[in-house]
Amino acid sequence: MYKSMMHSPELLKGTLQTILLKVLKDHGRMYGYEITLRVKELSGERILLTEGALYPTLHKLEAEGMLKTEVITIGKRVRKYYSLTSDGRSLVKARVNELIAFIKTMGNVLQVELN
Amino acid sequence: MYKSMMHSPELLKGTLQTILLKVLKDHGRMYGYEITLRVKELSGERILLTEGALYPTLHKLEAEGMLKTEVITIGKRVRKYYSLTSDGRSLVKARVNELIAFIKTMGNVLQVELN
DNA sequence: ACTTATACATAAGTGAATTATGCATAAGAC
DNA sequence: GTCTTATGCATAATTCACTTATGTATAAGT
Repeated sequence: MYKSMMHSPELLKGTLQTILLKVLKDHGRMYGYEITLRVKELSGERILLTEGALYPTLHKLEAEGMLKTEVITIGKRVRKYYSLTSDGRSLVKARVNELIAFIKTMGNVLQVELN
Repeated sequence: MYKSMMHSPELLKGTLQTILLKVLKDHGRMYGYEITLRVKELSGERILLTEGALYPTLHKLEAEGMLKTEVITIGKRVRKYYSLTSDGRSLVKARVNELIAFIKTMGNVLQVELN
């Protein structure tokens, strides 16, 4: 999932779908490579998505009806744009809330302040 | 790792060592079953550790010199108490800081407030 | 010309977890 | 007094999201 990172790869497990969905919600229609660049930027170079995790996850979300695609040809190059479906928009909210709840629970268990 | 939980099991991946180490730091000498109860309480029943994840992880941390053990017999029952070594105390700090950094990065990527 | 960036895709392997199983004593319910 | 639940440890088999590796191809920079 992560080529290299400041963060332990284990910690990031389970967050990929949430990241993809939320970034697509915030930035609208995007293609895979563009998503990796955006996440890299937003994370301060700390999260570098690998294609091996990215593309299968996008395909899976599409197969589940959470994302829809549109293929664009630029010269001879192909780009596959992804955007949220209405089911996808519901899923983003659920996933983000779930992650926030998880983080709060971790704060309680570890007795740390998170701000 | 988790028998059942409010939180998606995927999210919890990679947090088990951090949880065990921090709970041992905060509460001192504890045995396995006691740790599951404490974590259950601290998490508001949201994190229910399974033995299948708990014991192998404790054994691994002990093998790495992060924990030391003491076996106590109560009647005919055996308890194995774990406590941090000095290496273990260093590790807790590193792990907790790592998790806090990770959470902050997630906050940036997902554009959410965490408090 | 050579290297890096852009852009997609999939197969093989890893490793931390889940699930299942096993053993055994103590306490509580009824 | 037996049956269920709680206490307490341990390990083997399996799962699955990821990493790593590989493949293909065009465009841009040096």
